[in-house]
Amino acid sequence: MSDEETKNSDFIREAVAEDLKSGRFNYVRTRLPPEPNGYLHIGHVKAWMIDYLIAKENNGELILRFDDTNPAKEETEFVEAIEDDTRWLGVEWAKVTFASDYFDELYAWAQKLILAGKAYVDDQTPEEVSANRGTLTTPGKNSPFRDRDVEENMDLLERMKNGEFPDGSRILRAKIDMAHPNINMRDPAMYRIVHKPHHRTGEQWKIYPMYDWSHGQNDSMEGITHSLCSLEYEDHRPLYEWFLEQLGVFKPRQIEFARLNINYTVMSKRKLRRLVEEKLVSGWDDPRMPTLRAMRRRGYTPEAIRDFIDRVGVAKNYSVNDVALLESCVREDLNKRALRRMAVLKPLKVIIDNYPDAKTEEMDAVNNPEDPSAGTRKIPFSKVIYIEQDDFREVPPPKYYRLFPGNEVRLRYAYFIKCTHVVKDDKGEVIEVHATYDPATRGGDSADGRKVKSTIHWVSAEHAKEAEIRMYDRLFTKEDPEEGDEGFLACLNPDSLVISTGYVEPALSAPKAGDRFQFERQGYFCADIETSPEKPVFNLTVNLKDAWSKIEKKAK
RNA sequence: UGGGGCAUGGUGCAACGGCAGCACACCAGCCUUUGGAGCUGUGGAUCUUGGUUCGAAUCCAGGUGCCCCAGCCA
Repeated sequence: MSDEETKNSDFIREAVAEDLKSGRFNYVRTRLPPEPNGYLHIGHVKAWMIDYLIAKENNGELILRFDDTNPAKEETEFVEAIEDDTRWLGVEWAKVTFASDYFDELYAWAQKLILAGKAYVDDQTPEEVSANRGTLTTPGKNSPFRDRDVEENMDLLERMKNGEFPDGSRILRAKIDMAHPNINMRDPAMYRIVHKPHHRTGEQWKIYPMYDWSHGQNDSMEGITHSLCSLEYEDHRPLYEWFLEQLGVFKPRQIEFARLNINYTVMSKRKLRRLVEEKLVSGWDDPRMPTLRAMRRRGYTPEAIRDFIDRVGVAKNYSVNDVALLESCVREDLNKRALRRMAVLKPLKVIIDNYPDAKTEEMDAVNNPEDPSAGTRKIPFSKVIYIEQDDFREVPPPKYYRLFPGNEVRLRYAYFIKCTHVVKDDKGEVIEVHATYDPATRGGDSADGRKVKSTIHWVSAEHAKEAEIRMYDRLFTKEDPEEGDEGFLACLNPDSLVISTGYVEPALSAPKAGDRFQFERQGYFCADIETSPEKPVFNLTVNLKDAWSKIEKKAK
């Protein structure tokens, strides 16, 4: 683990340290509790890193325990994907377990509670249970079945388990207090009847435990010391502790923290699923999604994501983080490691009139100015090149010092060129820029010490390769897509994906999927999984900071 | 009108009775063969009212605001 990730403390780390000091625990074991019903997203990573690093910092271990208590929603395919994403992040676990591994033991614990008079089978309908729960401000009413004797409860539970009753006809409930001010304590359900095959236990069980009945007990069985979860479980903690106390078993400590939110995106599984199902994105790995699979495909590195999580901190405050911080983390990481390449995304043809027609030169270019060990490469140069449309203006606005008629600029690693005139089409659009070059500036340095104010990138038309460029932007136009009553789909960004065809230098002609580059002056790009030798496909990971666009915006 | 939790620059996180700091963002400048990177600098915050104290972001009391809870979801 890197030092940067451990130097900061927070209230959870302090609590863990106290527990060790006081002797409440003499080791640390945490757990990741994903429900295998969806893909991991960046929100999960916060929990993942907290649990992983706290265990690691204390020479403890992390258990990856799938919370598979609801056969109606869970599938094996997600187990695989979650393990894969977790591994990609660099989070290591001591072992993988499943809540379903403990179904037998948990059942025995339930019987123990019945025997102790602390649980009962309730025959009320779901509607009755709900109606008798009371409201936030009024107490609930005891179920008419609440005082059944132990033998009957034992018998009924057994028969529930054996599948003798239909779904919804009965539940096992903890016997606590129907008037409790904390609604979670009003005789919460422990088991419900579900006649559905389970991805691991098959047809064996007809009853499945609720989260509250399963989670804490599993924590205890596994010897978890710190059960770290999000704020919404805060008012479940009394119940978590109640079960453990009644059972008289090992008692882990639950600590809650605020979950991760990021602006301009949504994080709930339900909403992400809708984006996928309504085909608003291409899938769970659409590079615009906040899922790990998508971010991977887009070119994010695990290091950048972990750095982001580290900088976001851990607290109990409800907070929304700025996506700009995430982007900053990726840039910082990629700046150090991405090879520089030249690619023209919106091509404009430039003809260098005084350059020999058939000549080709090989120019030396450095691969990464931040890393000399990355070496250099050769780039072919010839009479006809493409430059970026944005790098030419027939009429330059103030402070614009790229190419315009009469102006001289440097072609990176090549020559100074000066624009002489343009050729337009019928509609008056500039389709060709003509220029002359200065042979004395080969490599990009002038012999006479004259300066140019701008350096632009280019590719040789004859040597360039066509590539598909997928430019991504935030998925939503509003900082908080859920705000307002129109729903999050109302503020989808219509320009979140813009596909174009550009030209790339030869060194970019056959990338492997996942290869990351900086396209100079533009951004970081990653070869997509759909890339092919015939047509390379690149995803924009994140753009470079763009000082010119700010100047331009201010001028308006 | 119940219970639980949270309030510090634009955003996020620190400061644990003793000069309110860091990162991102923002702004200005330097530098630059990427208008990138890097470097330097500026501005800007303790929800409110009282109390305790030599001294309060921190402790106490009241108020206000926001979030979560009435699934046989997790």
